[in-house]
Amino acid sequence: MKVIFMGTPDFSVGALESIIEAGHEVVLVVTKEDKPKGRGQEMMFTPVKEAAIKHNIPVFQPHRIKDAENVSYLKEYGADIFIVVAYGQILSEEILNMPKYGCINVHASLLPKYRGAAPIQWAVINGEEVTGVTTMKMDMGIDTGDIIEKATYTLKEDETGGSLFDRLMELGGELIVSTMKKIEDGTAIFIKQNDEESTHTKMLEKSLGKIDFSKDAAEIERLVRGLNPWPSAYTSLNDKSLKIWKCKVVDGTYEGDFGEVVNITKNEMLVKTGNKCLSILELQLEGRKRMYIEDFLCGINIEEGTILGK
RNA sequence: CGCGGGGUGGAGCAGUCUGGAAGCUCGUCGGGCUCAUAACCCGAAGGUCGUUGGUUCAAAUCCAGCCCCCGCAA
Repeated sequence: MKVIFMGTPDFSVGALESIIEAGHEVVLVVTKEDKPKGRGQEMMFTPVKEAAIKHNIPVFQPHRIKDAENVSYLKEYGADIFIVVAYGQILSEEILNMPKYGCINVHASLLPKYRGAAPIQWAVINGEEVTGVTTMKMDMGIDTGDIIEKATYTLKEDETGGSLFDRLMELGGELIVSTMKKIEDGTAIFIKQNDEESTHTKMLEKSLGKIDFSKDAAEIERLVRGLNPWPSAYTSLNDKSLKIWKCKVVDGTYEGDFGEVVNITKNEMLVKTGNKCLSILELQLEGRKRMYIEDFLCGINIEEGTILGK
C-alpha cells in the first residue's frame, strides 16, 4: 500500500520500520518540527525523522498540520492509508477522511483502557499485570476510534517503563503490519469501544517522580520502575537531587521518619517508608554517574539517620 | 553563546580555596585467625592526578585552550 506515516518519538520508529520491512511504500513521513534539545540547545531531529532519512523517505514537518496548504500537500501524494503513531498533533476531519482506508493508529495500551498520553509508564506505575497495544481506525476523539486488533503482553516482575516501551514498540510494529494486511484484504473487523470501560491517563510531569516516602514501599517501587528511564523518580540528599533508578521492597520495622536512612551496611541502604522499607539498589547523585549502591557507599559519607527528600 | 556539577591506582570518593614527596572506603593478590565465613587481623601489587600549553625552584593544586561524562532547564 501507499502509506503516509505520521509519528514523532522513538515509539513510532518501531512501527515505521516494520511497515517498510513488510514491503509497503512509505511515500512521506510527517513528524513534528525540529526543536533545540539537550545540553547546549542543539537542534535535534525527531527520532522518526532520523529513521526516514535513513530510508531515503521525504520528510514533512508542518507547524500546523490542519492548515489548508498542508492538507492539500498531503493530498498530492494520493496515499491509500495514513498510519499515525504518537504524532503529537491533532488531525482534522478532512485529513482523517482523506485516504481510502482512513487513518490507522497504534496505541500502547489495551483500549479502551489507558487512553491518552503515557499509557506505558502508567501501566507499570499502577501495577497492571497485563497491557498491550491496540490498532484502531481514528475518529475525532482521542483514542476513541473503532478497534481493529489488539496484542497483549504480560508484565515482568522487574518491568520498567523503558523495557515495556521496547516490548510494546516491537508488538506495535507487528500488529500494525497485520492490521494493514487485513484492511487490504477486506477482512478487518472494526469494533466499537465500550466508553464505559475507558480510563484516561495524564501526561507525565516531572514532579510526578518526586518520591513521597510516606507511601507504601511497594507503591514507590512501582513508581521507580515506571519512570525509569524517563523522567525518573527522585528525591534529594543534602540539597542535591538524587535519582533512584532501582530499589526493592524489604520487610523490616524501624523507628524513624519517612525517608530516613535506617540501616547502612557495606552494600545495602534501607530507607523507611509508610509501609515496609526500600532497599536502594541503583542511584545517581546530581552531577554524578548512575551507580550501584555498593559503589555509592564506598565513596559517599552517609550516616544512618539521614533523611532523604528533605 | 541557556544554568550548573565532575574527570585522582580496578570501583566510588577526599585532597584543589591557603602550590612543596598520593590519602580514604571497597575490590584484587598473598598470609594469619576460625568448625567456618561475605566477618576479623597482617602484608603486597596497582596511579605520567582527562589532555595540551603557560606561570614557578616546585603544579593534582594557579592561569589559558581542547576532549569526555553528568544534573537542571527545554
